Amino acid sequence: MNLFAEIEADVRAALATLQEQGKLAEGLDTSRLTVEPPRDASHGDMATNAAMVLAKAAGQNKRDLATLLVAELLTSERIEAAEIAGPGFVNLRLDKTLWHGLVPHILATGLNYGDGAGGAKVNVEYVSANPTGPMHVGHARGAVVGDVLARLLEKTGSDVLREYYINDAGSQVDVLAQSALLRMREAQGEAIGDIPEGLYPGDYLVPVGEKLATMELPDAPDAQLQTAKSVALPMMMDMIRDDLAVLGVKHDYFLSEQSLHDDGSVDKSLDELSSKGLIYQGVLEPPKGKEPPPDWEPSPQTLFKSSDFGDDSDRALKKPDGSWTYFAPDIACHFNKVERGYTQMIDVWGADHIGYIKRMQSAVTAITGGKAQLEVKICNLVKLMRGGEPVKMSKRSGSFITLREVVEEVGRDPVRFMMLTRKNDAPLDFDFDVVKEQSRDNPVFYVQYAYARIFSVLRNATEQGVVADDAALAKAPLHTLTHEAELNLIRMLGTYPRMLAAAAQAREPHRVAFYLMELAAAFHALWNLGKEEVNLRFIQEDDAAGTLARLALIRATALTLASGFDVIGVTPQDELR
RNA sequence: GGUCCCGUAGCUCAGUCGGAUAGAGCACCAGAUUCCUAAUCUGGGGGCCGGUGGUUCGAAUCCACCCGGGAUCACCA
Repeated sequence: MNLFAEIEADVRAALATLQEQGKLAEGLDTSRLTVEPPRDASHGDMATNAAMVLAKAAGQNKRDLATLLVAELLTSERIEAAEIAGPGFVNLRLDKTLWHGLVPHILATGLNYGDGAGGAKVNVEYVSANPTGPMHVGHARGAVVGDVLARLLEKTGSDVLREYYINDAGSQVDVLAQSALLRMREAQGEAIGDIPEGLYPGDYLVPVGEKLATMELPDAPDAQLQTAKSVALPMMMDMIRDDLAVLGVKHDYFLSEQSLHDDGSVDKSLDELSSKGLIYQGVLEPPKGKEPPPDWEPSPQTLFKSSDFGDDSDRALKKPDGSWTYFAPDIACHFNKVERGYTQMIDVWGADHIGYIKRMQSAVTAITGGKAQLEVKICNLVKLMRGGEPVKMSKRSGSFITLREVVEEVGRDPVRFMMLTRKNDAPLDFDFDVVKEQSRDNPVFYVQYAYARIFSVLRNATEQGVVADDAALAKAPLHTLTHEAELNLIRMLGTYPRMLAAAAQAREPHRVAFYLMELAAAFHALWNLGKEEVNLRFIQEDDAAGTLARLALIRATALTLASGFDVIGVTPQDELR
């Protein structure tokens, strides 16, 4: 139930009636019509811009049209008052029973409050980190943003597949295999000294080496490398899956790059583009904006005409020596998704891949003839802070901070929540000190506390002999909720479905976290009102009916919080210690 | 040089599809504990929404140009 959608329907119906009566021109474009909460609550419950949006095309005066609309809207039982304000807004005040009706609706739907339906199939690809080591903290943001985006889309009705593209074919995997073979010699008792430059130094390869040491290896170096790969890759992916599980992130589908080479998908993609005349042999310009590398020399290679689709230049599919570039299997990967029925694809990438967006979108548009589209969400850098200082990390030395370390130190839920406290494309400071604090400064705690506080009230009520189970709350006499602060909280609950729909459409999971903070603030404010005005406390000893109504309200608040927590993958706590 | 992102209060940031007097937290100042967890709340000061034009009934939001910050730019991952 989305009250805003319902009232918008009423407004549209009123406009239609005006048209039937010949008071309003037909065939108007109503796409810009909105019904939204006014910035200032004193303006009413909702406001519509209908008159302003339609007046010009209808050839009517804004205020005249607004007057007609007001008269028509007032015939509805649901609308208590309607008046013209400002430049031509129509401010609406809803019958209070409409707001009150929201509470039992939320009590009945629970975690499903705000669910949408009928969305499309969407493929969300995220993380897709190289299978060469554990997840580090930089991966955490993309993991959370992708996971919450997937949850948000599911919540609003889409059929979502969470995909992980395994880059198991590039030279980084050869390096992995070489590193593992070195660890194998170590496991066999050889003194290997420092790990040479260019190999992966991390301890996490020790178990891989130990496993290799127990095996019979072929003699040929190439064959040894293949064996090392086949052992190391699954172990790396298991480690990555475990790391992601620690964060509560799971994928439905893992697509191997190597498999795209093996089954001819890469060739097939190239053929597809070739048949559209978008492949040619050519020479690329030297890299701009910096000194060309000393070994730069122009040489012909296989190129894709991505500049036909808005990219800055054409892009290489094959290196001059004829081997594939990274771009080619990436195209195959997305073509593969399309062939599996996904015409809506969303990729979540790190900020270092910004320059890659256009060519990938160009390729998707080209290979599908525009039938499928790829959206790319960029996750900017995370800066770890401790004691007011940035935490140093060096991937080269292998001493980077792992995702697991961070989660083990501060907990899964705080990590998830903090990753959503900024727009995904803005840099984010992750401050260990703040995340572990129990105060207003810590948004995770603040929101959790609101939830726990509600349960504390409900426990207290029960102790005082109030029967506040679901059946009792469902029958609460909500008309006793008349105070502005109480109605404000209900209105806030009412915007939840609207917020979800907007966040999903904009692909902006952070809005859910911000909403939860606002809702928590509205609740804390009401709670504290009870200090100054004793008759606003939730539990009133001499007013059983009023108490029940307020408990119903805060129970609905808790359920809405829980629903939002569910979307961002955080577990609500009944009690904080 | 190209491309993308960013520029909003002293600091960190929200700002919904273009809506009314631009918001929150921190910091600062002044308050609220016999009472559902003061782990919280209330009030106050603080703004050229980077700049200039444009579109519009209306612009922090859209467009153009400029200024400042960041990322990225053969191949490589």
